Amino acid sequence: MEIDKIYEPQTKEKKWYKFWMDNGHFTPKIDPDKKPYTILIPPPNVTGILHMGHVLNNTYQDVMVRYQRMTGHPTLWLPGVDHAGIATQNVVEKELAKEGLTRFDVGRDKLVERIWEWKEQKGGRIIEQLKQLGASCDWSRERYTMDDVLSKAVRKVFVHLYEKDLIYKGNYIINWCPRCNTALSNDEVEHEDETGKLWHICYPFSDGSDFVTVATTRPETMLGDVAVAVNPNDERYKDKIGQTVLLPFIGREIPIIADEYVDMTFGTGCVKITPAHDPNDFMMGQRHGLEPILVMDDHGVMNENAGPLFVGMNRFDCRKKIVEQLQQQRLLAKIEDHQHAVGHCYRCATVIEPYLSDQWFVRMKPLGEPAIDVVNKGEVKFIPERWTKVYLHWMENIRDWCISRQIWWGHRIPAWYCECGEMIVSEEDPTTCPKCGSDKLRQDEDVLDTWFSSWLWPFSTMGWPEKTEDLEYFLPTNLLVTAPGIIYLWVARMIMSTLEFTGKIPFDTVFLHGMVLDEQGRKMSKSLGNSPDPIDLIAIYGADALRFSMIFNTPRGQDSYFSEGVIEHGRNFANKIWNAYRFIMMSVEKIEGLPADDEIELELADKWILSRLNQVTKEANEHFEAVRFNDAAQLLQEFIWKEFCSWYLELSKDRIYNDDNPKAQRTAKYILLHVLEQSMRLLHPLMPFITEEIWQSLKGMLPIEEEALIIANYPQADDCLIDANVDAKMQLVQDCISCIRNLRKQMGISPGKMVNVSIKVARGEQKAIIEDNLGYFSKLAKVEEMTCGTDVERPKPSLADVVTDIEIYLPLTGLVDIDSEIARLEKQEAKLAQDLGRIESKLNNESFTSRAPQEVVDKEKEKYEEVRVTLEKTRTLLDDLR
RNA sequence: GGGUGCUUAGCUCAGUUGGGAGAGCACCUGCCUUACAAGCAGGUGGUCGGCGGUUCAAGUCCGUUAGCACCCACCA
Repeated sequence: MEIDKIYEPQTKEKKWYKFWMDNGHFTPKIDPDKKPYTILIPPPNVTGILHMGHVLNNTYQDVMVRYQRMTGHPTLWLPGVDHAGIATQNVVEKELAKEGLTRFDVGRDKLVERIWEWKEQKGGRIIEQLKQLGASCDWSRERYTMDDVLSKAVRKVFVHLYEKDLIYKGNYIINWCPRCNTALSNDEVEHEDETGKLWHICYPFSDGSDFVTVATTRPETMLGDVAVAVNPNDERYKDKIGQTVLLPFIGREIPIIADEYVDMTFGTGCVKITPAHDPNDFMMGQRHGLEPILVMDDHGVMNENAGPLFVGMNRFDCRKKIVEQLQQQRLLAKIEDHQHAVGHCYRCATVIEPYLSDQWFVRMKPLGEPAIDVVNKGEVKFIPERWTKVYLHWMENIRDWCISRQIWWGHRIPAWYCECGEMIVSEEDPTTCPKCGSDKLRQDEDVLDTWFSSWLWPFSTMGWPEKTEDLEYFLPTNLLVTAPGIIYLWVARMIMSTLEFTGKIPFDTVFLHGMVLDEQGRKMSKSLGNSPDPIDLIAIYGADALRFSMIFNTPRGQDSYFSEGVIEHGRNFANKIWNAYRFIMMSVEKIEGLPADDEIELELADKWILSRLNQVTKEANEHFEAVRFNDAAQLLQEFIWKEFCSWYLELSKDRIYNDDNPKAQRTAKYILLHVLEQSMRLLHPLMPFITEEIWQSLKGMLPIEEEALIIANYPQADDCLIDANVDAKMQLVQDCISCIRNLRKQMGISPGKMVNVSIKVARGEQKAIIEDNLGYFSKLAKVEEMTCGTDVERPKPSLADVVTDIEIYLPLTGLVDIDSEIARLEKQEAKLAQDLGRIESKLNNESFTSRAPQEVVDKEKEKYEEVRVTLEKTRTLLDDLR
């Protein structure tokens, strides 16, 4: 058989993905007797293309899904795509702009149509890319948040919450993005610390007698001021309360009011009140019955309320002009630098404007309580655990959720207005007004926040509100894998909605991973150009290499640094596996059949590799169960590369090449095939393609009935084969060999030269182990003759003549140099003896034993005993060595 | 202003209940040893951020301090 010398992933990966798809291996078979395992994909945006963050996120999910599938659970990885309201509309609006059009030119229906067209042609590219990564999602269940079923769920939920009075509509200050032209929820605003200015502005009293000074970071909003507030306890202004000042530029007479909210120590202790453009001012305005005045339109342009001087200017130009004008009129008392957090739109980074407008909200507090409970009770767990606190803190301070968006792409709010003024909220489109019977109904123009469909993901994807088999079987799901950035936006809300609408938790474990940064620790971004295209990487290195590297390189729950050097590691590992496979196939080709049961003769290396295989199997299972992916990756790499390839494979060669002993030959063949085959199973979740490729060509040579590795059983450890005694014996051999190699190197003996070695060991049993396995020394350390004993003479060191026989004196006690070990133990002995003496005298001291509490004395006695035992052990060991 | 996390070899990180400081990469040396030079073998390198405490014993527990990162927050 010809096997490539270098592993070529490209063709093989396509072949196996198709094989899995064609055989329906990604689709679980519902079996009521078995416990299902389910992961919901965090639906990528329909506009999205695969980036390194997705690679990490989806690799984690696929690893777990493949592991669980192999352990026998009917396993579902439910995929889908999010319609991403603002993001998608932005993309299509950009296309329109190229044609010189705006959305208003084409109109609502046409725009929505274009967005659907766009989706058909270009959307969901990321799905194809996930397939290249090896994602074993059940594509027959793929969902889109704008699917009919999901839309139905959205309406049902909306109406339900409305009827429970958990959805309300009203005029409040919300976060407004003047570029996207829509409201945003608090969680969609990203705050960034910036150095701004604090302008101190003089407002003269109406009678012209004097003035008060207010401080503001947004002077343009002064045009909408309706009052000036001071703290009622502030002595400076006590007598001013109730007086009025004249608002510059506008000439409006506004009162000085008293409100506890005002911080006397900040600025001048005087606050301008702009209820239409600041949330606090809005609340104060409500408390004092002040009418808000909007001075901007929805594009952030000053309106007629801003006065003739400023109308038509955008907010930032207006700010400049106001400051200029104030300076001219000598009303600007002071300008200070000021650090404050400025909100930006999470979609387009435009500075957010707090803005008074009519919006829909979800009352969150009542939904939050059960969601707090399930986390407190441990029914939903976070990994790493620390995120629990973050979640609970947010939930306990939860605020109402603004869900209406003034865009066109999304689920339109199921509310209609009749000309009679009646509002109808309904799952089905109403035809007539139930109050007046009119058919002149107008649906609310707004659409719902994208997250209003995402938060239903755990059950809307399974067909809710119908009572489907999926819903019954797969919910609650098990693992949610996502980044901490959307705990509030998504994770928390899914817990709330799923509890409210199904009475179940959505998932029992939330695994939160970090970000993928570049080598310099910067975020990957298009503008920096530091984000490699994963598809290119897959084309060059293969998906297995990419997957393994990402997992191997990423510490649990922390950010990781990616560079191409990282992925080379995975590529090299794949190649290593491939060559081990190549060696084994080439070696066993000529060897007929497998050994019969009574032919199997296991020697030390065989017993050892089986022991290690089972130990590793045990640990791999533990790592996957505990969601410790990188530990699993490290463990398996170490085992396959170091233990199996570097040690076992080398040691098997003598028997494999020796045709004179067919029994031993067949035994070695069997162990090689068996360990390789088991290793492929163990590694499959991490590197699915190469393992399937190798396993498929291997399985005919072993008694295996499973048809594909992807659905083969994950190995379970056989504890009987884990033998610490065997491990220790092998360890001794390995350490001796390393020692000899080290000394050879130090003495400059060429690698191929055979040498004679004398070894001094501490105990007779060690001598026996070495002498029983002289072949290993010959093979791996080029030892010709070995003299081994507890009393071997130290030969005269002769480095000069290294032509034929060299004797190496190798003082060993198990693993370490005897002399330095004795020195170390002597030091330890002295210290322990001293410690023991100190404790003893303390215990003999009457004033201590009589005065100290009994517990303390007992503790001291315990310690005495502990130190005494340690000292005894140390002395025994020392005697042994001397 | 609150909260969380991190600080161990040049880099990225392990280090489970306190008891002889580890891995990978990088670097140096020697090897094309018939699976693999994307490899093999050997090696250099650390006052475990600082200070203080508990303990016979601290990378590990406690306190404190510094630096970094992220999250939350309506002080104009």
